[in-house]
Amino acid sequence: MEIKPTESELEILQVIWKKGQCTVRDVHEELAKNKDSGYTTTLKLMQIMHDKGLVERDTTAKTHLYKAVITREQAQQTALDKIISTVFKGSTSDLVIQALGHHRASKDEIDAIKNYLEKFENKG
Amino acid sequence: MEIKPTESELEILQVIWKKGQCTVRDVHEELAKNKDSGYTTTLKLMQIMHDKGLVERDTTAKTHLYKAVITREQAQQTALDKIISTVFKGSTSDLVIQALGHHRASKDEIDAIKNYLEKFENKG
DNA sequence: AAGTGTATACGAATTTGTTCGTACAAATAT
DNA sequence: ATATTTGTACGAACAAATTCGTATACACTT
Repeated sequence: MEIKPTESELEILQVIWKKGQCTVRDVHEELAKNKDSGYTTTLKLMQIMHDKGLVERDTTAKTHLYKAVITREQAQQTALDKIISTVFKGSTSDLVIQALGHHRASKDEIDAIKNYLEKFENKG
Repeated sequence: MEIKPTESELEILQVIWKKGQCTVRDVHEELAKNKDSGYTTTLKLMQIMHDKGLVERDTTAKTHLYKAVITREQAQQTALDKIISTVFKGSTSDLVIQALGHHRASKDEIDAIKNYLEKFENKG
């Protein structure tokens, strides 16, 4: 079964991925930098995420500790799969070229990609 | 102003991009291959898309003809922007590498990308 | 002219996602 | 000990997206 995080859930996951284990307050304070919604909103969302199995939590202490169940890589993969099939007609290279064309990558980034391609080709 | 197509709207746009100009029935029949929802559902969605300015239509004949207002490229860009910022920490190269790693590109595709990178580097 | 098929329009139910208020428990400060 | 702060739980309002039923118009057959 596929668990696809919603928009808001992704925002929360980002914080958890970045910080590791988090309290609701940790997450809320981080989110508060960019948007303003109430604390209980964040709490509720994290509870829903727990129901869905997106996060797990340690409830031994009064203040619960949350951590992500899905990895950032899994979420990346899910997101890629979706847009490759919905807007890129299934073509990975179309996506790559479009990405490189519009989101100016730095020299280092380009080198990283080239290295990757070399390795790739040697294997294939 | 940003017009972000929803999930279902993207499915419809795909059909229109592929076929060019479409009637509601054209689109509905194409969608029907993969999912089953009623004809009026597709109709309603396309009417909403028209309200939002995602498609325009020729209503001179009884059966209206729809065509896309936004291009596939624009939709690709919007989709990329979103996932790069939400799951790839803003890193284009992360996205590219992840994409290449999991969605086996063909030799030709890889060559296309390498060519692209060469050109790119000569400019930068 | 009446019946059938195919079209649009559109209100409304349903579902999914987001937001918050309020209740209540536990820890901390006065 | 009492008040304040900090936490969870949870129902419910609200919003957005999806789905469909029904009304109605028009063209085509019989």
